[in-house]
Amino acid sequence: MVDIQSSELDLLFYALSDPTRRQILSKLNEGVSTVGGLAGPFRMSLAAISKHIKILEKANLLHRKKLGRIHECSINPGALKSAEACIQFYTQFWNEKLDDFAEHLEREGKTKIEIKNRKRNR
Amino acid sequence: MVDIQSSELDLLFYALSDPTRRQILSKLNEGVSTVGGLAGPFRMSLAAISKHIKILEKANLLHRKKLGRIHECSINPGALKSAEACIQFYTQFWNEKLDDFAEHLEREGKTKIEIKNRKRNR
DNA sequence: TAATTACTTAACCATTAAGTTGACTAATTA
DNA sequence: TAATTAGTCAACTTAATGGTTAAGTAATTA
Repeated sequence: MVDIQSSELDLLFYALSDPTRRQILSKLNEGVSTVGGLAGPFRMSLAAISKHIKILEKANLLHRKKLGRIHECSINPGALKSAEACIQFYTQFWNEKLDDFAEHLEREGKTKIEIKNRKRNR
Repeated sequence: MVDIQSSELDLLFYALSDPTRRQILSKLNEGVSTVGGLAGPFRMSLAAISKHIKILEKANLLHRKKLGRIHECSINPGALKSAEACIQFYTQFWNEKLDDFAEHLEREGKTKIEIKNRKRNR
């Protein structure tokens, strides 16, 4: 089960709640980049991007490797697994509810229903 | 593909970034509840919980049904799908990278590797 | 009708966030 | 060595967050 209290999740979801930071992650999905490289497309200052990167780093979503004066940033998807698990905890429960409801209807002798657009990998 | 700029995601991830709000969602996973019922286990004021509920509602994670003076709250997992998709956009890309790397090693005639703890449902 | 219950809203406070600019450090290049 | 480059850090402003209490509203109960 997911630890609902985890402050790791606080940092994670908080980091993901900003569009600039999601854009940075998106860019890192295309490959590694430097701080300046990541700052490129944005109109805000380098210092601002530097702060965003630190937040992503703290959330364990980004890894930094110092090569001389250049900081090579890469995405670190490990932390995303926690977020995914947390979200799936809620959606999975909902899927179970739907299954229960379908079973209930069946027991009641009502029309058999088919629920679409939903994973059934229990 | 996921819209990285979406302000819907801002609201969603922001709503999920607070432990109190995640606890409320967790409780709603066990069934519907009133505002007062949700506030019960917390030491903070009802007004504070009321605010949290409004944030969850705005993020489309919670649905409210007014029955007289009672507000019946239920979890609305639809919005979670967006968050899940967004996260899977990143993790999936990472999985592809690993696959590419594995293929690269194979092409190079190196030892065949097996990557564990990872979904391979491409 | 009066009191209570279930909530929301408003006003407030302390803390944090996101951005700025300017000064700083350390690595590289001329 | 001097200048430039890559990035951080500190100080500051403005706005938003998360909590409080007190007052207000509408539904229910006595």
